[in-house]
Amino acid sequence: MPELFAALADPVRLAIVERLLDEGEISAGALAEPFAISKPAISRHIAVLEKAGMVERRVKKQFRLFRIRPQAMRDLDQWVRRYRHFWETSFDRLERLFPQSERGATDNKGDSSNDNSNA
Amino acid sequence: MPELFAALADPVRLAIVERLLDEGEISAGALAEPFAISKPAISRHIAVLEKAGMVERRVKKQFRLFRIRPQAMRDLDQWVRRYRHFWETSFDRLERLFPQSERGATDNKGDSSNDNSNA
DNA sequence: ATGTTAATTAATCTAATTGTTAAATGATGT
DNA sequence: ACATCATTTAACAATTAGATTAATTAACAT
Repeated sequence: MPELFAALADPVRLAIVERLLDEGEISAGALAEPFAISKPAISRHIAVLEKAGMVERRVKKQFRLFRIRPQAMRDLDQWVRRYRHFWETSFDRLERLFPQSERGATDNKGDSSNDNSNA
Repeated sequence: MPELFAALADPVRLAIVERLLDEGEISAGALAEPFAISKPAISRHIAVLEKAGMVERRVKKQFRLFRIRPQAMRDLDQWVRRYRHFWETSFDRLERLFPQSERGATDNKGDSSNDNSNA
C-alpha cells in the first residue's frame, strides 16, 4: 500500500492517473504533452506508476498505451472503506472516546486540551 | 491531494495512521514505541502527517496526543469515489474494451486491433 | 529552584527522487 | 536495408526525504 500511495504522491503522476481515469487509454507521448517537463521524465513517472501496480501498458503499433489497473483503485477504495466507521458516524469517534468531561479535567495547570494553536 | 498521498506513502507513517484509526488518540512516545527508529525520526514523521492535514494534536499534561482528522479520511474517500464508476462496473471497463486475447502479450508486434482508445 | 520525563529542533549524513540531455532501442513503412 | 517516429535507458546534477546523535524546549513534581 505505501508504494501505491507513493505513486499518487507526485502532482505530475496524479494528473496522469486522473487523466487516464477520465479518458481511458493514452499513449506515452500524449500523456507527456500537457506537461512542461521532458519526455524521459514522463517516461519514468509512468514507470513508477507501473511498478506500483497503478497502471499497465500494452503495445499498439509503435505506441505504448497506458491504462489504469482497476484493481489498484479497488485496493485504495478498500483501504479507505476499512476505516469507514471513522468518519461516517454522526460525530467523531474520538469525541466519544475522549469526551468533554475528560478534556478540561485534571486540575488544568498545563492542560491546554483544546489548544489547537496551529490550526 | 498529492501531499495527503505523500503522507501515507511511508510505511512508518502509514502504520502510525492505521494505529490512530484503530485505537484513537495516542501520545508521541507511545506511537514511537513499536518502531526500531529513533524518537526524533517519529517526531518528524508525525510532523509530516500534521502538515498534510492527516492528523491533529492536542496537549495534555506533558504529553502530545495525536488523532486522525476525519476530514482527511473524507477527502481520500471522495477522491476514490469520484472515479468509482471505473471499478464498480460488473466487469472492468477496460476488460471490455481490450479483452484477454489482446492483453499483455509482449511480442505484440504490429497489433492493429480495434482502436477503442476512447470510450 | 532543580530534577525528571516528554517531545522537538539543530546539525549532519546518506540514500532516493526528479529532472536534464544524449544515445539506444523498438516498431513501422518504403 | 534504411529512414523515421515513439519511447526508454544511461549518465549525471540538484533537490528532497529519512535517519542519527546531541542539545533544547515544555510540563510537571518535589
